[in-house]
Amino acid sequence: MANAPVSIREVAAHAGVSVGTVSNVLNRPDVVAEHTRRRVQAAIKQLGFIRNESARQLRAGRSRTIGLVVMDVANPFFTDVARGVEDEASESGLAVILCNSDDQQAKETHYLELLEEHRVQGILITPVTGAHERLARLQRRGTPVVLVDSRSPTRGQCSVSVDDVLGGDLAVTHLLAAGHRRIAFVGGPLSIRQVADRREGAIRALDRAGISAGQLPVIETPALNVAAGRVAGAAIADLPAGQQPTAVFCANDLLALGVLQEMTTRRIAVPDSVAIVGYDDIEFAAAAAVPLSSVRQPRQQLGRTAAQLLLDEALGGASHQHRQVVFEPELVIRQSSQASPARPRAARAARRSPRPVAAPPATGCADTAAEAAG
Amino acid sequence: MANAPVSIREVAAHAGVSVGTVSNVLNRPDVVAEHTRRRVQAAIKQLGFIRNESARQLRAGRSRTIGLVVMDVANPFFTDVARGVEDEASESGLAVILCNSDDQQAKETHYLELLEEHRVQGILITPVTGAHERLARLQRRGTPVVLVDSRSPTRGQCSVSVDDVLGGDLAVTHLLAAGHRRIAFVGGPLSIRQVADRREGAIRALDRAGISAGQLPVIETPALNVAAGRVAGAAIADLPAGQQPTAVFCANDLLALGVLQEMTTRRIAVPDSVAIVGYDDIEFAAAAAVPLSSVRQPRQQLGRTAAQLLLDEALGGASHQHRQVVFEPELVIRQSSQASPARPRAARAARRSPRPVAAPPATGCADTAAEAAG
DNA sequence: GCACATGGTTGAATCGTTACATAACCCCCG
DNA sequence: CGGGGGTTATGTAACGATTCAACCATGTGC
Repeated sequence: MANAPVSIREVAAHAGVSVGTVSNVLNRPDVVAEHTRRRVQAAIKQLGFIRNESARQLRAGRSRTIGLVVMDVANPFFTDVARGVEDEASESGLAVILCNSDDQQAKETHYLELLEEHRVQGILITPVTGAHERLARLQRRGTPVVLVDSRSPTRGQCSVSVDDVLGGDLAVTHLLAAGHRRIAFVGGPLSIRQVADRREGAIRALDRAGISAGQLPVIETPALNVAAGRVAGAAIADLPAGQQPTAVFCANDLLALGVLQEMTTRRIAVPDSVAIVGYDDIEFAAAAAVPLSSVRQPRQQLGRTAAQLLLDEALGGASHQHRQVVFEPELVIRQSSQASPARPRAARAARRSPRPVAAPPATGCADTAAEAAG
Repeated sequence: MANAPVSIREVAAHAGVSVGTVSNVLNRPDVVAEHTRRRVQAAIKQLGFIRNESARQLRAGRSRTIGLVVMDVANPFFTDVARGVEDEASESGLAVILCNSDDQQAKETHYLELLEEHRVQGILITPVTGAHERLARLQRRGTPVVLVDSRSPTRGQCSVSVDDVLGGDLAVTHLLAAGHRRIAFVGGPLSIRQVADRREGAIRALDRAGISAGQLPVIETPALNVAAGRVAGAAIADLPAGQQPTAVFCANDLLALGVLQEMTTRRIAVPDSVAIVGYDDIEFAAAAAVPLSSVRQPRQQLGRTAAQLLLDEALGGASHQHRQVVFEPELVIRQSSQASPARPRAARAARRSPRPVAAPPATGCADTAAEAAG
């Protein structure tokens, strides 16, 4: 039976002091005398008083929350980013409001309005295409915005991203080195900047190898999830024999897992008939039917850094300098793109060395393991 | 250069009306005359007025948000639950504050306080052990609480759960039917109710088969993630030959994937040397090195239903009836527990039928696919 | 004995919005 | 012409916490 919540006023009455004093006990305990403080604290406990955040926020002008808008929480990549954000925010006593844009303008706009109405300290966002103008306005109106996994086109905004062009380059350079010449790209919608960049990197790698860009067939997917990957895999498998690629580079691991699943179902050998390289190196990439080569991004780090920049901007105030942080991706080579493995499932102790980046052991990546221990 | 946000007052002045009228335009547009409304709307647009949620909340006494406290967002099971919650909340114009308890009392308590201070409409929570008394108090103080993936011990609270004992029973019954007699259980901490229940279901199944409960060796893990699974897998592999189980039932899929990974690394054949059954049937179970048999839970449905119950309680008010919804889990059989597969990677078109529940095709589950299309 | 600092406490004003009682106005009926 | 009835618009009092100038004792120094 919800009894009315008790306010600071009643606490004051009960402790025989003024509301100002109660407020001081709450916010500046050091300025109130020992015995008064104790009396007030007793009253607080006895009445079960709970501060009203709305009232504090109204007074303060800003809420103690930050917004996080991602394309899809169901994607483990964003989950890890979210973890990083939440840990960081929590340390500053802030709550995180989580929003899924599903890469839809309408949903994104809806959530941005909601967050602005909430007067959040700031917004972390992986924007959909063409959102920049809107975000710039938001920022001008006073809500700090930090781009996550996306590079700010201007100097007037913080952003944390990973060099996706380099990532695509790494992946395809690796495939070329393994002798592949017909490489397909799976990803979409191409309107998503990350997807376009990764494809561009792939083309750059081909270019350098003297292969024309037209030589990169693109299977555009409607989304970046496993189901779309399966469909793409089927499309590849159904190509006439002459046009079949010998390697596939996927814009993310979910797609790669879908492609792999479809290949497995159709008994098309991976990597012997077709090699696969994914992107993100989510934890499940290493555990896949055929352990997946992938381009690793510092996911949790991405989230933490973004949150830090946001907090610096929101709390630090005038001294804040906008920064565009760009991380470098790292290629992790596993079985799905191994040139000609002796045995399909053998664990490989040593590796030939002339690879762009040394592949860590298949036991998974350090950051994930550390976090998992908690 | 953050210019001060504009208030309803300035809008009123600019449009030459009173604040009350502006408020009416915002909340009850039908009571204000056509041309006045237009004038006000023009002023709103021109000044870039954004409602202040804090002020509304203060007035209303409650915020337009709900809290979601899960054990770990990095676990795809909770991710899918969160998706369901968010979709449902969003339809009612509510925002979701996401919190990770990491199965730690301290963190849970911290977040519960934060949510209560925020005067959220209600809290959805997968509680850590022994939180019931605290949650009951919270509820008595006026914040509706709905338990997610956990059964309420009392009638005075809504809850949405899945019958974990039945799930454990299904898994082990299946393994027994496949001829396994030495079955190990991997999971922990055992203080987590879900883990304990699944183990209890396993024991029930053994019991029915006339096998004593002591016959279920338990490898207790410190957490429910892939890393812990790998450690458990190593522990199993290191057992003296005579004590090695022929099948392992894991308390969730992350553990199962870890165990599987370790077995693969050590070239222990799955399912031939050791069969594995997981729990949750996350999307990645089907894509694993050896497609994972698992006990499926209606993840997204769980979230949606919980959110619906919460909204009914929070908005419906007096007419609300507390309900304890219990879903039934469903066993999905894949290769990791197949008795003696003809070839390790073959896709099986038809299946022998006397299984508790018919396994759906390996193409994945419907709800996930549907959502993925968006 | 006076000015003045020190430490503690008070009370009112304030944040932006909503609800509600009241007023202004027009139209039509008696 | 006076007075209901309807439609619109107004002004103000909350909501609960924070802030800040003012105030009150005490004590200290000269």
